[in-house]
Amino acid sequence: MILSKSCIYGLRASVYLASKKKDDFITIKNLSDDLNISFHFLTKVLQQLTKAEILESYKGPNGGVKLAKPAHSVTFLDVVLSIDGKYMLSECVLGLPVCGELNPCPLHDEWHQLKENLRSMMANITLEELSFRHGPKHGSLSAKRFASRV
Amino acid sequence: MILSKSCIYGLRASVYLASKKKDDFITIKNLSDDLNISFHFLTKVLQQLTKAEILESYKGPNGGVKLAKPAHSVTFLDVVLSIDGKYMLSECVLGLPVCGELNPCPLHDEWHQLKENLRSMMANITLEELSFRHGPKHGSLSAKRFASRV
DNA sequence: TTATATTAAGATAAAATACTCTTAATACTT
DNA sequence: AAGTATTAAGAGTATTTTATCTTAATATAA
Repeated sequence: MILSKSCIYGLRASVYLASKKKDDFITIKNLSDDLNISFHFLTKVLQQLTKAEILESYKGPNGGVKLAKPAHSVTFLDVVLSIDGKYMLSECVLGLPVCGELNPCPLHDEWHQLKENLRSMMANITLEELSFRHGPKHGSLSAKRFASRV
Repeated sequence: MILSKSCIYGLRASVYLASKKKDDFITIKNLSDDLNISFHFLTKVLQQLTKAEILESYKGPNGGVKLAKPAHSVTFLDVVLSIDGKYMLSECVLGLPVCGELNPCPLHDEWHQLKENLRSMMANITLEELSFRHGPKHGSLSAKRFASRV
C-alpha cells in the first residue's frame, strides 16, 4: 500500500468536500457516515488537515469542516504531504539510508524516475478535478460494497 | 513505503546472491552480516523465497541458500510478488474495494497507468542486471551508514 | 554414533499503525 | 445562564508488521 489509511481517508474526505458547491461547514459525522469511515478516526485525520490549513473547522452547532481554499487550488499532493509526509517521495526503494546520487542503489535511477512521475501525477490533479469525477457515473467515494442495497 | 521491509530484505539478499559468481550455497548468517539484517528475520523471509522456488536451500555444514535459477532469468518483480503478493499491484489508491473499470474511483485511470509503469519497470530488470550495479562504484546493499569506519 | 553446522518452524515480544472511547473546549440557541 | 451540538485532545485498545528467541529437523564430518 503506497498511502497510509489515514491518508486515504483524508483524500476521500477532501474530494467529498470539494464536491459540495455550497460553502457551508459539513459535520464530520456527516462525512464519516457518507464515506463509511469511523467517526473518531476520521476526526483525527481531519485535525491534521486542519492544522495543515487545508481544511478550516468550526465548533458548535452548524459547525464542521470545509476546505480552507478553493478546490481548484488544492492538489492531491498537498493532502498526501500533509498526512504521510514528504519522506514517502524520497525514500530508497531498497530502504538503504545511504542511497542517493553519490551512492545510488542498483535501482536508484529507475526508482527516481518513477517517483517523479508519481509526484507529478499527484501535483497535477486538484481536488476540483477529482470531485468532477465523483458521482453516480463514476465511482463513489464510499467503501460500501453494496451501497444500493443498503 | 511501497514495499514491505520483508520484501526489501528479500530483494537485497537476492541481488547479493546474484552477484556471487560461484554457484555455492551462502549461509544466511553470511548474508545477514554483510547486509546488516537481523539473522532470524532474514531467515523467515528467505524461507518464503525458497517456497516460491526463487531460492534453493540446503541444511547442514556447507549448506545455505542460493538462487534456484540463473540470475538473468529472475526479475525484480518475481521477488516482489513472492513476498508482497500481487495485491500490491492491483489495489485502488483510495482503498475502495469497488473501484475498477466499471466503477472507477476519481484517480483510477492515472493510478492504473502508474501501476503499469511500476510493473513493467520491475518486470524488465533482472537480478543479474541489478547485481552488475552493485559494488564499490555503485551503492552497497548494506544499510550501514559508515561501513568504512566500522 | 556423536558432535557440529546449518535451515525450518513455532512461539513470543516489540513497534507501528489503525481504531475506539472519554473528556474537554468552544460556540450556538433558547 | 443552561442546554446542546460540535470539533479537539488525550488515553486506551486492537491489529498488523517487524523482530527475536527457542526448539526441531537435516546434513556433514570426525
